[in-house]
Amino acid sequence: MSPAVDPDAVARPKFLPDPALSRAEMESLQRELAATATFADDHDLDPRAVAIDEPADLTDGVPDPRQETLPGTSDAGGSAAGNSDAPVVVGIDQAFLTPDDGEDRAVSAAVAIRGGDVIEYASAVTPLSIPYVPGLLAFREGEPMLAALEALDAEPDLLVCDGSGRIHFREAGVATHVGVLLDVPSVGVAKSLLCGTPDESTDGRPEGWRTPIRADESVETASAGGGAGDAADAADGDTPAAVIGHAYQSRQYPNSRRVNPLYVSPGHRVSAATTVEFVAALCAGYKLPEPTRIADAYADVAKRDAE
DNA sequence: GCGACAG
DNA sequence: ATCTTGTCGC
Repeated sequence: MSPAVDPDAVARPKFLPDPALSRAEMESLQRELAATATFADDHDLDPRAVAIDEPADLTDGVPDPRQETLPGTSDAGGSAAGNSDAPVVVGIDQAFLTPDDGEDRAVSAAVAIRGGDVIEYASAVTPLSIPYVPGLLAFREGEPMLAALEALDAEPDLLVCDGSGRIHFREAGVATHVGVLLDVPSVGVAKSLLCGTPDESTDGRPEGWRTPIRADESVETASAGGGAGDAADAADGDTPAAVIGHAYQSRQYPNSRRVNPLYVSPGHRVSAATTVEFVAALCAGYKLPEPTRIADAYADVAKRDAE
Protein backbone atom coordinates (compact mmCIF):
# COMPACT_ATOMS: atom_id res chain seq x y z
CA MET A 1 0.00 0.00 0.00
CA SER A 2 1.08 3.55 0.56
CA PRO A 3 4.70 3.37 1.66
CA ALA A 4 6.26 5.30 4.50
CA VAL A 5 3.41 7.59 5.40
CA ASP A 6 3.90 9.50 8.60
CA PRO A 7 0.70 8.93 10.57
CA ASP A 8 0.90 12.42 12.02
CA ALA A 9 1.18 14.01 8.63
CA VAL A 10 -2.15 12.46 7.77
CA ALA A 11 -3.89 12.62 11.10
CA ARG A 12 -3.12 16.21 11.93
CA PRO A 13 -4.79 17.99 9.01
CA LYS A 14 -7.67 15.59 9.26
CA PHE A 15 -8.86 16.95 12.58
CA LEU A 16 -8.19 20.59 11.95
CA PRO A 17 -11.28 22.70 12.52
CA ASP A 18 -12.91 23.32 9.15
CA PRO A 19 -15.87 25.65 8.62
CA ALA A 20 -17.07 23.51 5.74
CA LEU A 21 -17.77 20.53 7.96
CA SER A 22 -21.33 19.60 8.77
CA ARG A 23 -22.33 18.98 12.33
CA ALA A 24 -22.50 15.24 11.71
CA GLU A 25 -19.03 15.29 10.20
CA MET A 26 -17.61 17.17 13.15
CA GLU A 27 -19.17 14.70 15.56
CA SER A 28 -17.82 11.82 13.53
CA LEU A 29 -14.34 13.33 13.60
CA GLN A 30 -14.61 13.70 17.35
CA ARG A 31 -15.31 10.00 17.73
CA GLU A 32 -12.25 9.19 15.69
CA LEU A 33 -10.19 11.67 17.60
CA ALA A 34 -11.31 10.22 20.93
CA ALA A 35 -10.22 6.82 19.72
CA THR A 36 -6.78 8.30 19.07
CA ALA A 37 -6.55 10.00 22.45
CA THR A 38 -4.82 8.48 25.44
CA PHE A 39 -6.60 8.88 28.77
CA ALA A 40 -3.75 7.35 30.73
CA ASP A 41 -0.48 8.75 31.99
CA ASP A 42 2.03 8.96 29.20
CA HIS A 43 4.42 11.67 30.37
CA ASP A 44 7.28 12.22 32.74
CA LEU A 45 5.73 14.82 34.96
CA ASP A 46 5.45 14.72 38.70
CA PRO A 47 2.70 17.01 39.98
CA ARG A 48 5.21 18.35 42.48
CA ALA A 49 7.48 19.41 39.64
CA VAL A 50 4.84 21.68 38.16
CA ALA A 51 3.50 23.03 41.44
CA ILE A 52 3.04 26.78 41.75
CA ASP A 53 3.07 28.20 45.27
CA GLU A 54 2.83 31.93 44.82
CA PRO A 55 -0.14 33.38 42.95
CA ALA A 56 0.73 35.98 40.32
CA ASP A 57 -0.20 39.54 41.19
CA LEU A 58 -2.62 40.58 38.46
CA THR A 59 -3.86 43.78 40.04
CA ASP A 60 -1.39 45.84 38.04
CA GLY A 61 -1.37 43.97 34.77
CA VAL A 62 0.36 40.78 33.82
CA PRO A 63 3.75 39.78 35.26
CA ASP A 64 6.78 40.44 33.07
CA PRO A 65 8.30 37.39 31.50
CA ARG A 66 11.29 36.37 33.54
CA GLN A 67 14.43 37.30 31.66
CA GLU A 68 16.62 34.35 30.87
CA THR A 69 19.72 34.14 32.99
CA LEU A 70 22.38 35.86 30.93
CA PRO A 71 25.59 33.95 30.21
CA GLY A 72 27.65 36.25 32.39
CA THR A 73 25.14 36.55 35.18
CA SER A 74 25.88 33.55 37.33
CA ASP A 75 23.19 32.70 39.80
CA ALA A 76 25.50 31.38 42.47
CA GLY A 77 22.96 31.96 45.20
CA GLY A 78 21.01 29.04 43.88
CA SER A 79 17.45 30.31 43.93
CA ALA A 80 14.98 27.44 43.77
CA ALA A 81 12.84 29.20 41.22
CA GLY A 82 13.82 29.59 37.62
CA ASN A 83 15.42 26.22 37.14
CA SER A 84 15.68 25.98 33.41
CA ASP A 85 15.24 22.23 33.63
CA ALA A 86 11.79 22.40 35.19
CA PRO A 87 8.87 21.36 32.99
CA VAL A 88 7.10 23.99 30.94
CA VAL A 89 3.40 24.37 31.66
CA VAL A 90 1.41 26.33 29.10
CA GLY A 91 -1.93 27.90 29.92
CA ILE A 92 -4.18 29.06 27.11
CA ASP A 93 -7.37 31.10 26.94
CA GLN A 94 -9.47 32.97 24.41
CA ALA A 95 -11.21 36.32 24.29
CA PHE A 96 -13.39 37.68 21.52
CA LEU A 97 -13.60 40.85 19.52
CA THR A 98 -17.13 42.19 19.26
CA PRO A 99 -18.60 41.99 15.75
CA ASP A 100 -17.88 45.63 14.96
CA ASP A 101 -18.04 45.18 11.22
CA GLY A 102 -19.56 41.77 11.00
CA GLU A 103 -16.62 39.47 11.35
CA ASP A 104 -16.06 37.77 14.66
CA ARG A 105 -12.49 37.29 15.63
CA ALA A 106 -10.91 35.34 18.44
CA VAL A 107 -7.92 36.43 20.45
CA SER A 108 -6.01 33.47 21.73
CA ALA A 109 -3.42 33.91 24.44
CA ALA A 110 -0.82 31.44 25.64
CA VAL A 111 1.41 31.72 28.68
CA ALA A 112 4.44 29.55 29.28
CA ILE A 113 5.43 28.96 32.89
CA ARG A 114 8.52 27.23 34.19
CA GLY A 115 9.45 26.80 37.82
CA GLY A 116 6.58 29.07 38.80
CA ASP A 117 7.78 31.93 36.59
CA VAL A 118 6.25 33.24 33.40
CA ILE A 119 8.88 32.80 30.74
CA GLU A 120 6.91 33.72 27.63
CA TYR A 121 3.66 35.06 26.22
CA ALA A 122 2.22 34.57 22.76
CA SER A 123 -1.06 35.49 21.16
CA ALA A 124 -2.88 35.30 17.86
CA VAL A 125 -5.94 36.92 16.34
CA THR A 126 -8.00 34.60 14.17
CA PRO A 127 -11.30 34.90 12.32
CA LEU A 128 -13.99 32.65 13.73
CA SER A 129 -15.64 30.21 11.40
CA ILE A 130 -18.55 28.73 13.28
CA PRO A 131 -20.76 29.85 16.17
CA TYR A 132 -20.51 28.35 19.61
CA VAL A 133 -22.29 25.02 19.80
CA PRO A 134 -22.07 22.98 23.01
CA GLY A 135 -19.99 19.95 22.21
CA LEU A 136 -18.32 21.49 19.19
CA LEU A 137 -16.18 24.09 20.92
CA ALA A 138 -12.96 22.78 19.41
CA PHE A 139 -14.19 23.58 15.94
CA ARG A 140 -14.70 27.19 16.93
CA GLU A 141 -11.71 27.81 19.17
CA GLY A 142 -9.27 25.14 18.14
CA GLU A 143 -7.74 27.06 15.27
CA PRO A 144 -7.10 30.20 17.34
CA MET A 145 -5.53 28.07 20.05
CA LEU A 146 -3.23 26.33 17.61
CA ALA A 147 -2.23 29.68 16.17
CA ALA A 148 -1.22 31.03 19.56
CA LEU A 149 0.65 27.87 20.42
CA GLU A 150 2.54 28.01 17.15
CA ALA A 151 3.57 31.55 17.95
CA LEU A 152 5.03 30.33 21.20
CA ASP A 153 8.73 29.43 21.19
CA ALA A 154 8.56 27.34 24.33
CA GLU A 155 7.73 23.67 23.98
CA PRO A 156 4.88 22.72 26.34
CA ASP A 157 5.40 19.73 28.60
CA LEU A 158 1.83 20.17 29.79
CA LEU A 159 -1.01 22.12 28.27
CA VAL A 160 -3.77 23.55 30.46
CA CYS A 161 -6.87 24.33 28.40
CA ASP A 162 -10.02 26.28 29.16
CA GLY A 163 -12.92 23.87 28.83
CA SER A 164 -13.36 20.16 29.01
CA GLY A 165 -11.28 17.28 27.79
CA ARG A 166 -12.72 13.83 28.31
CA ILE A 167 -15.80 15.30 29.99
CA HIS A 168 -17.55 15.57 26.66
CA PHE A 169 -20.38 13.82 24.81
CA ARG A 170 -17.89 11.99 22.61
CA GLU A 171 -14.90 12.26 24.94
CA ALA A 172 -13.33 14.82 22.67
CA GLY A 173 -13.46 18.23 24.32
CA VAL A 174 -11.10 21.00 23.24
CA ALA A 175 -8.37 19.89 25.63
CA THR A 176 -8.41 16.48 24.02
CA HIS A 177 -8.69 17.90 20.52
CA VAL A 178 -5.71 20.22 20.85
CA GLY A 179 -3.72 17.72 22.88
CA VAL A 180 -4.06 15.08 20.20
CA LEU A 181 -3.26 17.46 17.35
CA LEU A 182 -0.02 18.47 19.02
CA ASP A 183 0.49 15.12 20.73
CA VAL A 184 1.26 16.88 23.98
CA PRO A 185 0.00 15.97 27.47
CA SER A 186 -3.02 18.17 28.16
CA VAL A 187 -5.73 18.71 30.73
CA GLY A 188 -9.07 20.49 30.54
CA VAL A 189 -10.30 22.91 33.20
CA ALA A 190 -13.94 23.96 32.97
CA LYS A 191 -15.96 26.21 35.23
CA SER A 192 -19.17 24.33 34.63
CA LEU A 193 -20.12 20.76 33.86
CA LEU A 194 -20.88 19.86 30.26
CA CYS A 195 -22.02 16.30 30.84
CA GLY A 196 -21.45 13.33 33.09
CA THR A 197 -22.53 12.80 36.71
CA PRO A 198 -20.68 13.55 39.94
CA ASP A 199 -20.50 10.71 42.45
CA GLU A 200 -21.54 13.09 45.20
CA SER A 201 -23.27 16.44 45.40
CA THR A 202 -20.79 19.25 44.84
CA ASP A 203 -22.61 21.73 47.06
CA GLY A 204 -20.68 23.58 49.73
CA ARG A 205 -17.52 21.56 49.72
CA PRO A 206 -14.29 22.51 51.48
CA GLU A 207 -11.14 23.49 49.64
CA GLY A 208 -9.30 20.51 48.24
CA TRP A 209 -12.41 18.34 48.03
CA ARG A 210 -12.96 16.29 44.90
CA THR A 211 -15.34 13.71 43.51
CA PRO A 212 -15.27 11.63 40.33
CA ILE A 213 -17.40 12.53 37.33
CA ARG A 214 -18.62 9.43 35.57
CA ALA A 215 -19.91 8.89 32.08
CA ASP A 216 -23.69 8.86 31.91
CA GLU A 217 -26.23 8.24 29.15
CA SER A 218 -25.17 11.40 27.35
CA VAL A 219 -21.59 10.20 26.99
CA GLU A 220 -20.46 7.89 24.25
CA THR A 221 -17.57 5.99 25.81
CA ALA A 222 -15.05 5.16 23.13
CA SER A 223 -12.98 3.18 25.63
CA ALA A 224 -9.98 4.21 23.61
CA GLY A 225 -7.83 5.13 26.57
CA GLY A 226 -4.25 4.05 26.41
CA GLY A 227 -4.29 1.98 29.54
CA ALA A 228 -5.37 -1.56 30.19
CA GLY A 229 -9.09 -1.80 29.82
CA ASP A 230 -11.18 1.23 30.45
CA ALA A 231 -14.50 0.72 32.12
CA ALA A 232 -17.42 -0.07 29.93
CA ASP A 233 -20.31 2.13 28.95
CA ALA A 234 -22.57 3.80 31.41
CA ALA A 235 -25.46 1.61 30.42
CA ASP A 236 -23.73 -1.51 31.63
CA GLY A 237 -25.55 -2.18 34.89
CA ASP A 238 -22.64 -4.21 36.23
CA THR A 239 -19.42 -2.31 35.85
CA PRO A 240 -19.32 1.17 37.26
CA ALA A 241 -19.33 3.84 34.58
CA ALA A 242 -15.96 5.17 33.49
CA VAL A 243 -14.49 8.08 35.43
CA ILE A 244 -14.11 10.81 32.82
CA GLY A 245 -12.96 13.58 35.15
CA HIS A 246 -13.41 15.16 38.56
CA ALA A 247 -15.14 18.02 40.26
CA TYR A 248 -12.42 19.79 42.23
CA GLN A 249 -13.02 22.45 44.85
CA SER A 250 -9.99 24.64 44.23
CA ARG A 251 -11.16 27.42 46.50
CA GLN A 252 -13.74 27.91 49.19
CA TYR A 253 -14.59 30.47 51.84
CA PRO A 254 -14.41 29.25 55.44
CA ASN A 255 -18.05 29.56 56.39
CA SER A 256 -20.21 30.32 53.41
CA ARG A 257 -20.39 27.75 50.66
CA ARG A 258 -20.57 29.89 47.59
CA VAL A 259 -17.73 28.94 45.28
CA ASN A 260 -18.48 26.35 42.63
CA PRO A 261 -15.97 23.63 41.95
CA LEU A 262 -13.86 23.26 38.83
CA TYR A 263 -14.53 20.39 36.46
CA VAL A 264 -11.24 18.93 35.38
CA SER A 265 -10.66 16.16 32.90
CA PRO A 266 -7.90 14.48 30.92
CA GLY A 267 -7.10 16.01 27.58
CA HIS A 268 -4.49 13.66 26.21
CA ARG A 269 -1.80 11.41 27.71
CA VAL A 270 -2.91 12.13 31.28
CA SER A 271 -5.18 10.03 33.50
CA ALA A 272 -8.21 11.40 35.29
CA ALA A 273 -6.53 10.88 38.67
CA THR A 274 -3.34 12.66 37.66
CA THR A 275 -5.33 15.47 36.07
CA VAL A 276 -6.74 16.47 39.47
CA GLU A 277 -3.27 16.32 40.99
CA PHE A 278 -1.89 18.60 38.29
CA VAL A 279 -4.67 21.09 38.70
CA ALA A 280 -4.39 21.00 42.48
CA ALA A 281 -0.64 21.64 42.20
CA LEU A 282 -1.19 24.49 39.76
CA CYS A 283 -3.69 26.33 41.96
CA ALA A 284 -2.16 28.93 44.26
CA GLY A 285 -5.04 30.34 46.27
CA TYR A 286 -7.45 31.35 43.53
CA LYS A 287 -10.24 29.37 41.95
CA LEU A 288 -8.44 29.02 38.65
CA PRO A 289 -5.06 27.35 38.26
CA GLU A 290 -2.30 29.92 37.70
CA PRO A 291 -1.67 29.06 34.04
CA THR A 292 -5.27 29.75 33.06
CA ARG A 293 -5.57 32.68 35.43
CA ILE A 294 -2.58 34.38 33.85
CA ALA A 295 -3.65 33.40 30.34
CA ASP A 296 -7.03 35.00 31.11
CA ALA A 297 -5.36 38.24 32.04
CA TYR A 298 -3.03 38.15 29.08
CA ALA A 299 -5.95 37.51 26.73
CA ASP A 300 -7.43 40.80 27.94
CA VAL A 301 -4.18 42.57 27.21
CA ALA A 302 -3.96 41.02 23.76
CA LYS A 303 -7.57 41.86 23.11
CA ARG A 304 -7.07 45.48 24.10
CA ASP A 305 -4.09 45.68 21.79
CA ALA A 306 -6.08 44.17 18.94
CA GLU A 307 -8.93 46.66 19.13
C1' DG B 1 -41.94 18.06 21.82
C1' DC B 2 -38.98 19.05 26.12
C1' DG B 3 -34.71 18.95 28.25
C1' DA B 4 -29.76 20.50 28.30
C1' DC B 5 -25.27 21.81 27.38
C1' DA B 6 -17.56 23.86 27.95
C1' DG B 7 -16.62 28.99 25.86
C1' DA C 1 -17.64 34.22 25.82
C1' DT C 2 -19.68 39.37 26.16
C1' DC C 3 -22.49 43.81 27.98
C1' DT C 4 -21.05 46.27 33.25
C1' DT C 5 -20.98 49.68 39.21
C1' DG C 6 -21.36 49.01 43.11
C1' DT C 7 -21.37 46.09 46.70
C1' DC C 8 -21.85 42.15 50.14
C1' DG C 9 -18.66 39.09 52.40
C1' DC C 10 -14.23 36.61 53.29
